[in-house]
Amino acid sequence: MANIKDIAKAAGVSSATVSRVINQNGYVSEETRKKVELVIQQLDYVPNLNAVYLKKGATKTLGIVAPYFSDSLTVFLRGFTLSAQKEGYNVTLFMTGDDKQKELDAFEMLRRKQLDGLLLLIRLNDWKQLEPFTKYGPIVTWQRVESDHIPSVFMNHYDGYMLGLEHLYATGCRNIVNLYGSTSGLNTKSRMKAYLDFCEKYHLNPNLQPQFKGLNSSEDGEKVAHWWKEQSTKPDGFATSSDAVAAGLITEAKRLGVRVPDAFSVVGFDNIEIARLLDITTIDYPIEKQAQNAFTLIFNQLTHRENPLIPLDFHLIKRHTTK
Amino acid sequence: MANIKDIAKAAGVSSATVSRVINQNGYVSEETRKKVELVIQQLDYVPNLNAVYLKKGATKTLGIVAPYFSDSLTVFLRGFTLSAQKEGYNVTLFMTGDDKQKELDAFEMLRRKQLDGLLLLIRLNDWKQLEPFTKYGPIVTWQRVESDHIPSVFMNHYDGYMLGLEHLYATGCRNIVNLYGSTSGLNTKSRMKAYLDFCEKYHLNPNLQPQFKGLNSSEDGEKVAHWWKEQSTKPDGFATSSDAVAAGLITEAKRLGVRVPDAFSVVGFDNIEIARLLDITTIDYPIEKQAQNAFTLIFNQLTHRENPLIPLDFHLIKRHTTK
DNA sequence: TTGTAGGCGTTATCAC
DNA sequence: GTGATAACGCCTACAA
Repeated sequence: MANIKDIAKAAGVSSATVSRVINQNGYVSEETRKKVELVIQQLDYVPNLNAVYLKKGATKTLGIVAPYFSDSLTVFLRGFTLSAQKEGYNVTLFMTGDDKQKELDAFEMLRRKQLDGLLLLIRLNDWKQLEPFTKYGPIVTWQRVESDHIPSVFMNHYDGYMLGLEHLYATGCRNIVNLYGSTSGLNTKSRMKAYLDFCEKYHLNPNLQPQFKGLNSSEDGEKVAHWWKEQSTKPDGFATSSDAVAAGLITEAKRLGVRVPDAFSVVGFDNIEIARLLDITTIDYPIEKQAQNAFTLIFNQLTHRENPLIPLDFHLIKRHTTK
Repeated sequence: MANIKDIAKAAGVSSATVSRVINQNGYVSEETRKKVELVIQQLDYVPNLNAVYLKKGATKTLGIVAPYFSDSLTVFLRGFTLSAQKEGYNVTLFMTGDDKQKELDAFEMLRRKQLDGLLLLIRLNDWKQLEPFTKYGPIVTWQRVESDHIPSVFMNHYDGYMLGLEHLYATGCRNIVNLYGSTSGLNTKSRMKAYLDFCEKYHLNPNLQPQFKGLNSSEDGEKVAHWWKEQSTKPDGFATSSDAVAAGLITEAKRLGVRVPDAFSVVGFDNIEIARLLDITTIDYPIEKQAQNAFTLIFNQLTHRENPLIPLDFHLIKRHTTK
């Protein structure tokens, strides 16, 4: 593989001149430029990026870290990658499984100058472990974080969830069951708070029904359909934390001969493809915009700009799983 | 940021010794090792990977290239990334949209030593454009390729599609419509060949129904439901090229009050989550295993091994959209 | 067991 | 306009 010196030699100039030609800065006479470009063509030369990166101290590469990739994470991933590529950044994926060490490895890459910035979608380690890495480059999170040092594109799920609860109430539900997701983040806490406030507002008893937590997949939703069938005093509405759970609940109910929304109403969350397909009433959650904002936050830090963020709002998508 | 010389100075040794400690090769006395490790701790030192890569001429990073990320591509992405990470490789994502130049950019990264190998999921450029890059590192494709130089984890869709057709026939369908996907690759050609052979075998007229090509999304499937409703002599079976299309067809049919499989049968393809959720009879397509094989092919080339590949087979998953 | 020094391939600061 | 040359930070013969 030819290097810059080979080009210089073959063109009868110094490597400094070749570098100027490549990077199009500094003065080069038209004549020598032509000559150098010709040689570059002939020798099929291309600069070694590792050398460039070493010299420049940056790689134009961002990392994106998550334990797995669900539907909504994929949407985020897509939006972020597209934004990044638009500005000339590549994106490296770190799938951490449930391995905390893998997450730390990704952060190490930032420290080791392999990554210019990092997007953390779902966190595994404590913030105390991760926070020290902020000094090596911009880090942005999706989930909310108790620290002021780390910017986040987090949206308070309290508002979105409340939208769903209000809709259930408005359509006649008085005996609502919540299907919460993972309890490790703050979203479930926000949702529980929303539910309590909701109950207080309408003088409902919040302890009428058991708590369901940690539901994530459509399989989880399917189990709930069976649970519902066994109850003597049946709930008339389900508020969920994801469209996948809602989808599982609805499809399994159908298999059991239970009609939605006649028997009960369901509100999903996220507004992903499956919700549209199954006509699930859900809460639209502008993940794509969050992803763009996430990139903007990193980009601004990296380039000392102040590009504006896109404003974010939840809103209800009324479909056919509520009355 | 401390570098190796700072460590050397602080520990009162040479940078060569520090390097030996870091890489655990060469002889270092227990005493100096301890001393050096202590200093590394104290100065919070970690080697700059760009320098390491420059020196070593490899980055332990693989690229994965695709225009977009659909459900099945995401499955592939996941499998590949997990396999790669298991062997210490990172994976960089190149989302090319429909921009041929972006695809070439990714291949350039291979040439520029930023990538040790490349997985190409869906191709945009002609092979003639891409083939020259094989000399810069291992390249593996998902789609079949007319060239012998490029290994592929391609599976001949003829077999899988035939499985679906045979099943439709066995369950009584005699008037089958094919919902083919993109015509740019070879898969659709294989499927069309399968259909012709199928018709010949059972003495069916292959031109009884119009051709549907280029269907990919659930929206496309939905449109077919409307088409079906308008026909006077209605087909009794649909063979599709993706679960998404099948899902759209089925859900829209339901909205139109058409019962599946009473009115017609549907066979999906891929066996992704949505097929399970909607009880779609489909063809299982071991994408995850293909992804693992893809990594193995690259890994073998990179390390001159001969790790075995996982054998791949299609099989029919009978659910409730066929009789 | 340790140190010296050259080289990996660029970029950028000086001179000229 | 162009050319030396010193970094960037690390690894690794080869010496000692």
